[in-house]
Amino acid sequence: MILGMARTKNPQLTRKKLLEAAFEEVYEHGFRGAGLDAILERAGVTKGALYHHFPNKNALGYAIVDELIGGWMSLMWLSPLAGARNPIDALQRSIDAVKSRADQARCDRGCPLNNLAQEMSGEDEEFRLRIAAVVERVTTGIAEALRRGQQAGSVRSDIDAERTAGFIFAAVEGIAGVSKNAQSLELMQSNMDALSDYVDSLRPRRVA
Amino acid sequence: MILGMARTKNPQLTRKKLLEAAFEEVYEHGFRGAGLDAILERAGVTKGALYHHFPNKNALGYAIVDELIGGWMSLMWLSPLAGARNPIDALQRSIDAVKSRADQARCDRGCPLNNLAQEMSGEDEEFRLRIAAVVERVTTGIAEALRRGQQAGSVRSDIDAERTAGFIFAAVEGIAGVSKNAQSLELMQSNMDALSDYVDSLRPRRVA
Amino acid sequence: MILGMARTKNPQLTRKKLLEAAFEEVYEHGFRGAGLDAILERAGVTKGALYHHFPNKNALGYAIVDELIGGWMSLMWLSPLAGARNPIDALQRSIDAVKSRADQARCDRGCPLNNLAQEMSGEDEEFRLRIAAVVERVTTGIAEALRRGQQAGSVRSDIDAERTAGFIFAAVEGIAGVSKNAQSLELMQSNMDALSDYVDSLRPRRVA
Amino acid sequence: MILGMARTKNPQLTRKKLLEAAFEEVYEHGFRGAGLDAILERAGVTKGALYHHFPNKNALGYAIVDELIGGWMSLMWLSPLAGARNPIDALQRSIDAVKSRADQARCDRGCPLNNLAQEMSGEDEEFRLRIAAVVERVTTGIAEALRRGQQAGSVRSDIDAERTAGFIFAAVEGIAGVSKNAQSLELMQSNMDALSDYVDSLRPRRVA
DNA sequence: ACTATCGGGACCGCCCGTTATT
DNA sequence: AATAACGGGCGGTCCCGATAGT
Repeated sequence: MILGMARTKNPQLTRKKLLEAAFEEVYEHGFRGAGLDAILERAGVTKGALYHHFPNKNALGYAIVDELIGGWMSLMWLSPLAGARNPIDALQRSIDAVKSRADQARCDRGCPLNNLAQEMSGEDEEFRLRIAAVVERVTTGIAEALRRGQQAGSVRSDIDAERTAGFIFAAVEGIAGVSKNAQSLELMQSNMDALSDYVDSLRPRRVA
Repeated sequence: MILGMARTKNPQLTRKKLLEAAFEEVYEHGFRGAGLDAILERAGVTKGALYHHFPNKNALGYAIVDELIGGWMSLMWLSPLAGARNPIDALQRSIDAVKSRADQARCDRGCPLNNLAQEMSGEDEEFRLRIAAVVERVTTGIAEALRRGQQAGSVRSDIDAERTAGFIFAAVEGIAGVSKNAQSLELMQSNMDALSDYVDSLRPRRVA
Repeated sequence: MILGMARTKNPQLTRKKLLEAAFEEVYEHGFRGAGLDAILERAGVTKGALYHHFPNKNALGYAIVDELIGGWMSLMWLSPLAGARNPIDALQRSIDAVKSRADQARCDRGCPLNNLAQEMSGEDEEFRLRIAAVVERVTTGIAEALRRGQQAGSVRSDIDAERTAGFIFAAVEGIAGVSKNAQSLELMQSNMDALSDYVDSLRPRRVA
Repeated sequence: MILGMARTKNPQLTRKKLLEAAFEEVYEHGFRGAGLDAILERAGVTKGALYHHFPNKNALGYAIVDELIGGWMSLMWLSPLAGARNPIDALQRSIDAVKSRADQARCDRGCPLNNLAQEMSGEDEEFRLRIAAVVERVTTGIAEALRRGQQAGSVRSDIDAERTAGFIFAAVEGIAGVSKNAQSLELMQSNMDALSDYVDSLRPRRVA
């Protein structure tokens, strides 16, 4: 048998299954609503396995934020900005991606990061800090891109890059939240269009 | 006997105490994190009183949304718009009120409506609908005001009133969410300033 | 208005409604399964009314045994024996009455006395004694009738009247119990036929 | 390691302790009157163990019926009939065993099956069906034995085997019920004697 | 006599975590 | 590394009673 194939005992795979199962349960029912037994059943392992990889339930949640959600957020918002000449075009591509990839199910469950933030950041400092770190990374990345755009002349020079980046991120999370509550894909897209207009307004004014 | 006097039995007062105690606990720990015993101790009444006024814990939560939060949201966003000539000025007053009245404690706990929405709207349809009703009332109110402003010439005629109203509301909730997670009053105010700029951009362009 | 008519306040009527409502609930769900609120709703009164007429829930149960069930048992088994020449004929009429009057609903709920006896006599001495008093009255009545029959020559002289009376009563309750569990009207009637045969065997043997 | 040794963890033993403790509590206080905490204390285990072996309290009750009471009833009534030539002799042995083995405590608590039947069969269909299955098995066993006796000439041929078997069983349960209520060992024995007489009457008549 | 209101306890279900065992 | 078994606490519901008030 070829080395590295899935064997009956494969710690890394077990950990991965656990993490993904946990994410699904938490995404669906919230962190407190996610039962360990449900997670374990979904992952196809038992309690002992979990407690070998994670000290407790909270640690599972932290790992979700750090390893899964954090990565997705970077992929969604930072990667397009990385090698882009015009940050506004890149942001518009991200916005458009959110709009076009979203289906009803995803809309109804909202943004995983926002869900966790609202539910847990007031109750558990560790959660709050880790979520804040993800937010910080994304907003800082957007802000830096905007600043580079200002230097390159593709972004209005009269705006505050940090403030604007923070506002864009806040708007995205707010949109995800209200759309989730309304369970309306249309509302989400309408809101995203409004955000898109706002982002467009960051382009320098044409000279007459 | 004079109405409203504090007697040994005063059902209205008891109900009010229950509701407010429940709100505080829920605001602080989330709906699931709020224990009935903690609520009762805070309210200074016992299980029997609660069971008399509300059939179960969920009903308590519904009443919080309907009777407390719903009222506050109307007061915050709709009342200023009610008799206003210029809806944009009115919105700016609301935004400014949020900014200036917020203290660290309130910032750290976020928007009660948003908290409940993110935590419960995916788990309990009744919660979702009641929250959605509040959101609907506010956004509709803002949209109507914007439309009146368009007719009066105080709002740009090239914007979609509904979409814009929805976006403003989403942004407000998003701002509350990220500020809560960041526990940063400054971030909140910075974001509110950005929102204020956006709202200002809804005014008609001056003719050169 | 004519005296004695039902007025808004009529203690005796209230008590009666309470008692009958309680009986129905207890008959359907057992004594512990019968909720006071359900009884009150059925009776159309409130809790205070109950506690004016009865000191507590148990007292309500005692009254059910004494005033309702006790009376019915006498009516069912003692009245026919009262003026009867031949006690065996009278017993057969009672047996036949049970058979013919029973419908599926009554069969499924069993004998009210037996239900209460099995559920409560081990838990509450007062219940036990009151139920025992009813049983005693009925079995004594049957025994006396049998003895009179023996003197009159309509009942075999070689049987023990007390023992036989007790056995008949036990058999009746046992039949009610198994039929209730089986929810089978047919089983009940079949068993009653067997009992009828037994009772018939108490007649003196014909001389050849 | 030797099988069945008492180790620190012994699931089968734990389950057995749970079941027997539950039986005792239920036998003494009825199913509803039996508290889980009391059962756990008696069994010397905790909630976790119970929840591991049984999904809920009802399941515990079902297991009592299926595994404990059902077995005892078979042992009491069917085993003697199994290899018996004369079913009536076998039944008399069972009746005598009940009489002689019964002490005051057992008499006062009645028949576990009858107790559960009267308390629960109207409230929980699962209970009813499981109890009915036990009853069915016993009565069918008796009926078959009687029929075999009829073929062998040891039982009167003019009786209906099913009806008679059912009546005997009903009488036994009825006797247990009234004796429990009367808390009278004597009454029980007297009733059993009457039943014994009845069973004897099932023997074929001697030819003159 | 009767109502509305309130007090307060007990119970079952649920859940997270830990230990014995393989 | 992973399983099965078990420890033990907490929360919401339900319920019986008691009291203030009409």
